[in-house]
Amino acid sequence: MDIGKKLQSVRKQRGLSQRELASRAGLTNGTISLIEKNKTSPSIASLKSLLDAIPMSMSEFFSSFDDENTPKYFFTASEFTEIAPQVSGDSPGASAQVSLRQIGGSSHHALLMLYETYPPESDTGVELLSHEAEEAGVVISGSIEITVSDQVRVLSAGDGYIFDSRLPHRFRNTGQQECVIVSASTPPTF
Amino acid sequence: MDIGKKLQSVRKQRGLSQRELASRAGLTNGTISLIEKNKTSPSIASLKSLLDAIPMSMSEFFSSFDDENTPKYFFTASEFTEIAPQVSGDSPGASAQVSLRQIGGSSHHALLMLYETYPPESDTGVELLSHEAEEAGVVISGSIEITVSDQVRVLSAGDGYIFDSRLPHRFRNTGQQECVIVSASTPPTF
DNA sequence: ATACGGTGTTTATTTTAATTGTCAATCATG
DNA sequence: CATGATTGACAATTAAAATAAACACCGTAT
Repeated sequence: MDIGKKLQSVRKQRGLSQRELASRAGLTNGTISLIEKNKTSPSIASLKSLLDAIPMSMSEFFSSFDDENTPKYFFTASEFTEIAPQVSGDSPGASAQVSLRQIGGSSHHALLMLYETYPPESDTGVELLSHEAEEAGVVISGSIEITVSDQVRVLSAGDGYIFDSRLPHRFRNTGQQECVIVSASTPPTF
Repeated sequence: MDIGKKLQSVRKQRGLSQRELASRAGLTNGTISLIEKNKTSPSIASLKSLLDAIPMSMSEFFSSFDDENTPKYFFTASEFTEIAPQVSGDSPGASAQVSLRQIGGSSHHALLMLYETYPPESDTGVELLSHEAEEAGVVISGSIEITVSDQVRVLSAGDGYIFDSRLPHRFRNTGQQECVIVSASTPPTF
């Protein structure tokens, strides 16, 4: 809720200076400066005075923030946000071509869902998380060699996996074609 | 904008006590009490905290006040508000039976429109305003004797008048039946 | 009865917002 | 260029809101 930015926006839309608006609203230019820089949280009374002078209703002012708290449930593929594979320091074979794209990129959820692309020859290296978490996935296309603890397995399209993230694990595309995996882990890195 | 009443309304709708809501919002019960009794104007930050704890969006909260500032354009006769004839102190013949009813009673307009009823024998006495204003009207029914400055005239239904309010003027119903006048003056008493 | 847990309200203090006056930067004018 | 006017930002003071702690009230259960 960037009140300051929004106020400045509507003020300038009307071509008013801080002093002009202040005069009409019965406040001072300094106050408006502080509000617009979010250095103070105006009282309802003050904000109402300002909006009356513009004029704009309170609900109209705040309506622009409505989608801000509204959870976003759906994402197109292009809206997935690329996240960096967490390099585990001394992983020798780690090739950086692995693509991890998060579904619902921004806000913090209790679930981290990824669209992962493994080119041929790609390798995450050995990963392990220190905190409790569980990780699962389904292979969409291609095939991948997954190592968890002391087990190794090659999964193909349609296969799935699930394991405790604290166990050392590694993903390697040993095939000739790209492998796509959709994975989920809970909770994500907090 | 009765913020306090509205907050209390939404709070009770959720079955929350002031202390419960305060705890969830990270404020104190005393603060909520003061806000609900309109003894303080909460900051946007505070109100946001409260609404988040309810939960309710800012725009939804303020949308209920939207019609409050919406100008009311139409009024039924029963909505006219009776206003007291301004008694000019030493007016000897002033009979108090004159009824002045204002169209659009409440808010301040640039025009004061009145529905005036003069019973037989009624008399406003001599009136005069100190500030610039103009006054006009039309007789709807009955007849009335109007004195402006040094001119006297009896008007009947359909007749009208207009004069500078600073001129001494007087309305007397010298007839046998009630007289109704619709008048307007601008600007009203500011 | 009265002691208890719940409510909302009130008061003194602390914290925060608003004012006041000033500043430097920008811009237009002579 | 110099001047005056206007802009937004800032620091110190004043005004106001938020806190914490007490208060009175109500129902009820010991």
